[in-house]
Amino acid sequence: MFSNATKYAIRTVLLLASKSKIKNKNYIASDIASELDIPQPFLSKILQKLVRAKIVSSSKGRGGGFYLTKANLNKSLLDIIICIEGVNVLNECLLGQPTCSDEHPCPLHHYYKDVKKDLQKVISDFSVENLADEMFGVIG
Amino acid sequence: MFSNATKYAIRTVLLLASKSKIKNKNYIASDIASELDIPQPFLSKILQKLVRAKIVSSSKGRGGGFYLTKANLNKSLLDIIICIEGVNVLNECLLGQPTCSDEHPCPLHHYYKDVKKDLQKVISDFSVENLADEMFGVIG
DNA sequence: TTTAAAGAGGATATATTTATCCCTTTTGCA
DNA sequence: TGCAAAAGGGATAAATATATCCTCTTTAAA
Repeated sequence: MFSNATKYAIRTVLLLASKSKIKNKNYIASDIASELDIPQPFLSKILQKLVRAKIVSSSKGRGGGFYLTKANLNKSLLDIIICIEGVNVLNECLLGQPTCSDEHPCPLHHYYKDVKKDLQKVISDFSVENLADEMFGVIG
Repeated sequence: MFSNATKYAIRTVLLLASKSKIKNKNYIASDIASELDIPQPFLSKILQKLVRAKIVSSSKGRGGGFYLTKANLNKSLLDIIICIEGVNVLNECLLGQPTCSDEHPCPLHHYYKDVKKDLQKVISDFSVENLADEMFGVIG
């Protein structure tokens, strides 16, 4: 479904979000990597992309690390997906046909249509903060 | 979602299925490739896998090609997916966490759960023949 | 003001996926 | 019986994704 990079990115942002709920703590890349079991140098590349896209914030130098601002917490999963994948992979045709629509459907279009709508809703309606809250039982 | 190989495989099998509804015609690899716009040598490799898995039938030599028997028509999309991907990618955790269940859910588990069930239903309940029929308006 | 911790980022290595090439085997047909 | 059409399959190439390495810059603290 997603590339490893995107999975790592989502898990990383949600980790930072949940931690920011506890206390204002910077997380250094190596700690995130070991906590989420992600190769550290690869994670660093992903974090660089997330920082450039203003999905994650960072501070350099001793005592630095990664954290989320209020603005960062309002980002959606869709923002993360597009940042890493370049496109919204969840919006593509299941069979990879360039033109797949109600008018020119692929064989699975009819079945996948509603499923896709549900997925779209989750990844674009919920903010990183919503999801982090939920992980801590604030909502659900 | 799926690899190119799997997308190609599904489209190929459904093409063969729909053609087998018209007349008993062998399709040669190069014709399938140009009709579906798939690199021919790559498609040949995929067809080899499908033949070995008894999802597609073939006859060698002049006048040969690929076709579906009655038994082939009863295969499901799940059979094709597992043949090419090795596993059912639609059954995996969205975030790639090895243990993702109702007891130990990933942050998206709750939302993805029902979606996954719908997808599972489509790919395992419907046979290649069902889908081909539908493409030709026999059912829907 | 020196030092060590931390991110930034370019260059490189490895693995996997995708795609191609070439030769062999099979088989219908002239 | 020989030729050409077709799949089978091993070896290789190219592209992409994944992962690592090394150096630079920034910055807090000793």
